[in-house]
Amino acid sequence: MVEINFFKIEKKWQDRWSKEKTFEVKEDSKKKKYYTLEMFPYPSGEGIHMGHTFNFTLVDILARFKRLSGLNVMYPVGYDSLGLPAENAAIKVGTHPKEYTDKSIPNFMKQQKALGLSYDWSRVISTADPEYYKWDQWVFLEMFKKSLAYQKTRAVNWCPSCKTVLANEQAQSGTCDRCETPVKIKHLKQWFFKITDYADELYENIDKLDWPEKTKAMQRNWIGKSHGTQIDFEINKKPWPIFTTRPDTIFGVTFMVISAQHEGLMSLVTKEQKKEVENFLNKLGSVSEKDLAEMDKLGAFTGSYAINPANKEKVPIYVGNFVIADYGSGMVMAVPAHDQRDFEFAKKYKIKIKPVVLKEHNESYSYVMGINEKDIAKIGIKIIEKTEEGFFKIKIPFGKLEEYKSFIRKNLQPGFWNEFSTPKGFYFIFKHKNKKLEEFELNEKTNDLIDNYGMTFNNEKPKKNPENVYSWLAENDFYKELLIHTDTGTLISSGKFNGLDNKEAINQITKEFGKKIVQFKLRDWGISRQRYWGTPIPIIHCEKCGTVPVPEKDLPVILPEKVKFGEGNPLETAKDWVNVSCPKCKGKAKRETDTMDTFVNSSWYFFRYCDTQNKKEIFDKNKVNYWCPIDTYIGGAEHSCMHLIYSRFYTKFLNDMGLLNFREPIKRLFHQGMINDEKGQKQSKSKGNVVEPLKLIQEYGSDTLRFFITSVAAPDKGFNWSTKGIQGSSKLIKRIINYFEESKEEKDSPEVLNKLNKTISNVESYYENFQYRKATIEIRELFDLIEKNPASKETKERFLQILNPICPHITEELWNRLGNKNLISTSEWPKAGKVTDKKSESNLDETVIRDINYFLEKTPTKPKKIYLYAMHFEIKKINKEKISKKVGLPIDVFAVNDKNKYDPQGKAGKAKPGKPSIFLE
RNA sequence: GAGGAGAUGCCGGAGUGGUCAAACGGGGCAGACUCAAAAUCUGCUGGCUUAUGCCUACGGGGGUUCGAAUCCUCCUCUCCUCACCA
Repeated sequence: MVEINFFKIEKKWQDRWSKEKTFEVKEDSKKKKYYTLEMFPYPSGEGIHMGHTFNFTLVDILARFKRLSGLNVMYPVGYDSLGLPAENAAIKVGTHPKEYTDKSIPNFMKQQKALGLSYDWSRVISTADPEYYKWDQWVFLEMFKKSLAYQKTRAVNWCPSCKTVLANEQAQSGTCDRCETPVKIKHLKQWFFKITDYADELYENIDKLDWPEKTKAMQRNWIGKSHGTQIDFEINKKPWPIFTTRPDTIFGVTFMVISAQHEGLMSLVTKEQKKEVENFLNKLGSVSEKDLAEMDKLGAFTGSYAINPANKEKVPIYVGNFVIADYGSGMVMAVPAHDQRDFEFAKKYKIKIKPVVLKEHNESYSYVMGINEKDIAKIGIKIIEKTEEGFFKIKIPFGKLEEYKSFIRKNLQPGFWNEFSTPKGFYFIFKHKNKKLEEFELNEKTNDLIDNYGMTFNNEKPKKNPENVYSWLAENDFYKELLIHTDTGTLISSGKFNGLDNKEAINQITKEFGKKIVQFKLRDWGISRQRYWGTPIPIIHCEKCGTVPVPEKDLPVILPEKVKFGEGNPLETAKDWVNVSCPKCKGKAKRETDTMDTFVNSSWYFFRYCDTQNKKEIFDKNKVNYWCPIDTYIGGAEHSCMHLIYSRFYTKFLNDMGLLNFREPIKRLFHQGMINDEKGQKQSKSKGNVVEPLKLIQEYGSDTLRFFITSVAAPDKGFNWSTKGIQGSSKLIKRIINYFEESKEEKDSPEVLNKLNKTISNVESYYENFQYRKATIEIRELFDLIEKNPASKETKERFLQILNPICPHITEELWNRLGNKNLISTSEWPKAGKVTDKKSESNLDETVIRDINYFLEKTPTKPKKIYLYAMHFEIKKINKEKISKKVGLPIDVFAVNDKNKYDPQGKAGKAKPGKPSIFLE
């Protein structure tokens, strides 16, 4: 076998593609376009890792396949170079982020080229380029004009020692990740984009996207549209709107909870309660936000009350840590009987619990004393158990309610009562000492029950409230399940709504006390970062004129290079840059020193790819409308929410500006899987488990790496890296090259032709649908066949074309060696010919005759008759007479699913397609 | 708590009603070549056994069907994402 110099071959073709601008494209109205790209990478100094390799290769295969299929394919590349990682990395190494980025990008490019990616290199963009972020600033100003960019105060993580605002990921443990000082919460004025204006469209359009269900579900969850009711509660004589999805439980409200972060909180706190509330708030400050979900419900009484509009009851208002300030109105009506959180809170602070929904149930349980077991068995009621106190626990099916009632009337001992649930409430039967009976539904006569019969609950006579009876009932496990729950059911203790199904009650109570509204979880997008390495926000703060936008002609506002790192916001140290004159009044003014979130940069970069050199406008409308929307976009699932929602938001905004003729940027989305180490752990430098693609390319060649990575990992599932198998791929690639060196040109064997055609059509759909792994398998099978059977030059060429998307270099080389002057990369994908199915042509009769003869040899006594059982779809193919003649015995043929067949030994079940079963009698 | 994806042989993973003891790869075993090794090639890789056979087997139970890895149903487990959203 010849030694192969992969490096030389790869370099040769990479140079040729570059020289001939093979992958550079222009708009062409006559050609169908295809726009595909991966989420552009953040260019780290460490170069590309396996995850990148996997991601890039997946997209490259698609791009190359689409190109072969005759489409005008744009596959661009760029760098998401602004951002915190670059800033941190630079500070760590002691260089400037710009310098760091300027070094990292060429390194990335070099490695990407080594992989043989078919990028249109004329369209490279970098978000750190002022010519790029100029348009970030421009869009910001456009939003500012339309009040979609605005300022408001928001809490941030603040490290008192570094005097720096920390990103959430820098403050995860509740301490600063650099100096471990506990993080404080600080309120700062910050910039926001009003994405909530688009919340409904963002939500509703999800259905129309050809995206993974999972991603769509995540976006739905993130945007969180929920339908509910708004009801005004009166607080200090003023209405306070409350959002709820369970207005049916309004009679069960026993307290209110306002968010600890709510702006209006202190106005509700009375003098007497101030200390307690402040204590509570101080406790909260030290807890990091991350454990919110596991945290105990905590709170304090504010001293104020709210009036429940349904029953005019006065309920206490608490402040609580589990209520979100900017969802709804920041206060909730708490119904401890029918909400888990409210229940926990009520238990902790000993607030009363009032059940108002009786869960649906099919039977009741009761406890009775002093009855005769046989008597009760006569009416078909079972005794489940006997309690220590001498009660019988019995089960009463609702069908037997009436019989049970009359039984109790007869058998109840004077001075005792019996209670049980009915489908719509509870029923009580009480027998006076004088044997007089009293019976009633609990809802109606509870007070009578208490007053007239002297019933006591835990030796304590309750106040005249139905819910106290319910509380007492709820001490019984069975009744508790009916009363304390979050399920559907029938209303009780709810005035005129009693007996209503709770779904119906939602409608009626909404109509009576409130109105239907829609709430979103989605918040406005806070874009301010108190960081250096980001897009400067083009705003000037003037002492006189206030907030003044930078005039468009002054864009871009370029990030100053001379700044000090280490304390506070570096931009504030660039005094020359900060101090400017006001564009309006020319008076003293200062620049905004916040920079933009990097998600701003990545929200529209795919549009800029269409027109990277444009100095006059963000992009040429016509160019973008030709290429976009993106046909297939590939990237990590971690961007399911933020990046992809922000991009959708930008698209809608730019469409509203009249710059686009579509409202969704991405037609098809695909998430590649993760490449982890052998143990399934994430690869990271600190763990020392990083596999460097470049080394593998040097050792095996990039085609081998590309083939290996696609054959070993399903694109969407990823793979726990092991280099073991790469030898297998290497072998195959070498075998292929070797074969092309040595094989002769012959006439195709039928098997080869058949397999070729099958492979062409299968692989076509595999490439289309990201089933690359299957493609490598089928390619392998085809090659195995070609290697061992005569094949023509044309077949060999087709084989190379099929393989080309995965292994572009060697296929280019072998294509050339076969005498082709053109590039395989721009050749035309082969058309699949006819495929013949060998199996369907095999002769059933022959098989049957052979099988029968075999049996006849084995059987000592000669049978009288033969029964054949064949698949129902094969019956017609069997020639009964022919077989009968050959074997010399009469034959009956049955379909295997024939109900009337003669089959005493159940042989029919043994039949298989192509192989009828036989019974000899 | 909400949502999503899964469970197949030693391993990774195809397979979605019959041609399935289950593709393809990895690993393992045996053999060929070689003084030997690597590379390469060939065969085997559930059990009984060598039969056109039987048994066991696609997470577990139950069902539909002449026939189930595949369809239905219940259960168990695993992974991922979001999460006090009223």
